Amino acid sequence: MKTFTISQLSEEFGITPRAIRFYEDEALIKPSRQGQSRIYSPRDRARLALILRGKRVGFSLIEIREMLDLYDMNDGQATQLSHAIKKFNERISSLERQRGDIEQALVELRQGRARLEVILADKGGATSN
Amino acid sequence: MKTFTISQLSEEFGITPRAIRFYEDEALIKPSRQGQSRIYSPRDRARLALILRGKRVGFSLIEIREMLDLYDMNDGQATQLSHAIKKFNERISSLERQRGDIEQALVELRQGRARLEVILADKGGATSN
DNA sequence: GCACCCATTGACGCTTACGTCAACGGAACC
DNA sequence: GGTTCCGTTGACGTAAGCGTCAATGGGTGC
Repeated sequence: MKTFTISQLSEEFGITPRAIRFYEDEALIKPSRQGQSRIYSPRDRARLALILRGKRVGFSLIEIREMLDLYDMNDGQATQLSHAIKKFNERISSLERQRGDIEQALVELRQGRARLEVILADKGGATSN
Repeated sequence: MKTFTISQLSEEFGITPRAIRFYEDEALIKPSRQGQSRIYSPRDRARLALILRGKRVGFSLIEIREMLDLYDMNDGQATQLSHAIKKFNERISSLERQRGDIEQALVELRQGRARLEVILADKGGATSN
């Protein structure tokens, strides 16, 4: 099975090894070891990708860890499961709200841009150059 | 013209006065004074709303300040203007990418939820209770 | 057997975005 | 005129997310 070193992953994802180790300290990934060195499975790599996207959408590392734990839940008590489902629902509506914010921000940024373009065009004279 | 105190705005937006003063330290708002006390105009209030949404979509205060400065640009050299437009374009594409990330994250969260729901249903027995 | 490279484990440092006192200043109430 | 309330300015504290040494430990080439 294909594996990766820490520097391979750090290069692939454009982050530092320090960051990857930090995620491990925070219990977001648990690569196996070959002596001292960490070796990452494709699954670890996929988790890393999830972590980074989680960050890009604004989740904290703690929140990401909780979500990863939820993904890992393959069984458990019914109460645990429905609690996990509730968590998923919370994250989902949070993201939907955030998407709304982003769309609103996009509207305003485009307006701002348009306004400047008008000013610039006026400055450029009557020609639509 | 209607004005607001710092505690009115902090309550309305659900943030602390400390935060609002901090935004002023960072030059994001410049309310006028009445003696010592700050008084906020409707325009200041609108800026505050922009700041908070900027934060929710993940911009840093510095980035938000720059964008507010761009909004305030009502004239200037053509080179300045086109530079500002470039900045707007950068923010816009950054947000569009982020929206893509969010939609992808939503897909995965819904899948995760669906999986747990299946497990839960199995555990619940054959009835669709 | 030494140099070189990659990796590891502390440990401390740094930035962002405030929280949390502390000490003080009017304004108002009674 | 003392208390209460809202506001102000420092100043220090704090959590998150790493950056940046420093010291150490294998492998590999030659």
